[in-house]
Amino acid sequence: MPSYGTGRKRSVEVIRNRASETLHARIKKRLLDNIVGGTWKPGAQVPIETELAASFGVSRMTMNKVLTQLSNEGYITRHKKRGTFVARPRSQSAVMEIASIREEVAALGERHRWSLLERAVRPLGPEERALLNPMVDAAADRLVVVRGVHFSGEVPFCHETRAINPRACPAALEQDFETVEPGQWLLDTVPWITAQHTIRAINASRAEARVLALDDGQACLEILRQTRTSADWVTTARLLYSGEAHQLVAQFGPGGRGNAP
Amino acid sequence: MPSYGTGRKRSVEVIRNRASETLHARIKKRLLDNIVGGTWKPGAQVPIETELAASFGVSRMTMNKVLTQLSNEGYITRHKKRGTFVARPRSQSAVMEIASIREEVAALGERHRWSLLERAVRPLGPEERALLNPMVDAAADRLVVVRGVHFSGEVPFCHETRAINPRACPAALEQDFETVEPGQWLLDTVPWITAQHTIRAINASRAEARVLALDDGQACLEILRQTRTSADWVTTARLLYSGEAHQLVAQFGPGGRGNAP
DNA sequence: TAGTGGTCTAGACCACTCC
DNA sequence: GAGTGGTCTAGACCACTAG
Repeated sequence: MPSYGTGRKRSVEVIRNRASETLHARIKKRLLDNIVGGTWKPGAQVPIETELAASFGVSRMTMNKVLTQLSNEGYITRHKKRGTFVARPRSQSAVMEIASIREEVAALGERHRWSLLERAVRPLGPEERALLNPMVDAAADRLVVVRGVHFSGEVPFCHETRAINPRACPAALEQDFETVEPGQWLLDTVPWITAQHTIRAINASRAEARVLALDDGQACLEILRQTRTSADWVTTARLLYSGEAHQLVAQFGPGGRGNAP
Repeated sequence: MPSYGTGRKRSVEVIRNRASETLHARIKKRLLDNIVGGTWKPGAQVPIETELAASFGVSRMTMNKVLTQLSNEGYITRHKKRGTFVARPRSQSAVMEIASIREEVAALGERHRWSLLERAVRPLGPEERALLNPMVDAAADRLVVVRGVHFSGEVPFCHETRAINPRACPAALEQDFETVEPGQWLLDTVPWITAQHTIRAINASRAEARVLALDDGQACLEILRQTRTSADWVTTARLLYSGEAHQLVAQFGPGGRGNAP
């Protein structure tokens, strides 16, 4: 049990036990539980540095290290004099600009429209399972399945096929997705998700070409987005972007983290 | 001019002047100059923490903060007892697995082969300029232009078109690229580059389809990789991956930096 | 065993911004 | 004006590993 300097005696929180993990790592996990678990809602104020330090029985420098890390990773925002707040999750990432389809279309000056094709609670069919290739346990027979098309102005440009895990997001069972786009709705409803993207180029099938008003065999960008919280998978979506009109931009530095110098 | 605690008097380095930027930010820049500028070669040992701290006239904690940041960003690696070393640049990123084509093919158990189609020192033609859409100043009339095909076993799978800036990399003028793949060679020769990727799906033109042994109009993944050091652009490459065989994987967390929780 | 990085503390000053 | 985060210091102990 490490105890540095003139370590405090008063046991304020049981955080100094079980060694083999650094103090700030353990404290960070505790705070992350509050943030990701939803105990601290997005926008809520976090106790001030000195208070947190006291409550965990650590020095302010140590607490500052934890909070600085959380801030760098985007979980909280900090302002002098005002305090520390739980961040509002942003739509994916500045590194990979594909983000919310709504924002993407708005940036082009066009009006975005979502058109629902199907909304059901059922297991996946065999083709859908092949498309989504999800971490979905094969036994999952109650999924919220959503299909629809995104329009930019009057032009269809993205066909979406999505499965939502009702265990991770029960609210999806009561949402009809008639007018709300499932991607944005999920971002607002289930914060703190992590997404993995797989990107391919494929030729549009006849059915897909019809939906997107393309010629048969036109090249499309297929993005498979698998989304999870730290605990469970939330949703798997296949976004098929029409033709050469859409592109992805990603920037990377030397490290392996995606940070530019 | 900030001077905290019992600040030292002995002027060891002129680093404590010009305020309005934090101490460790200025020190970090100095070290980065050495690393990126090539004064400290990849693999070389960096002075130990206490030495650096003394030479800049700062406390060890402050120096540690700088070194920890550089380590997190991938510029250096640190080992207890052994010391701190300038990192060897890795092939792009663990976030975005496309990396060196050589490694990619090797991972599939196939033999990689590079076949040169053209190597010249000349300005870009109009089509090439359209393809590469580079930050290349239009006036650049002495570029190293390389075209070739990557094979996996006996199957061609990637057509590469590349321009290299001889100002940023004079060694390219003396390299014939007959047997060495330009991407890997550049990584080994010009360390500490940053790359921006743009990804699209396009239909292969007739000429491209012939090179890649595809049918006309087959969907291909086009990756435009623009690479630069902090000072200048180094190379622009267009990699055309054949068909549905290749895909990209990228993972993102909430923050906007590309870090998973 | 000793060198090196990793972590922690208590105390201090500074700068920003809301009141 | 005063609360809050941002930064810096000097000193200390610990853990890992090369020799």
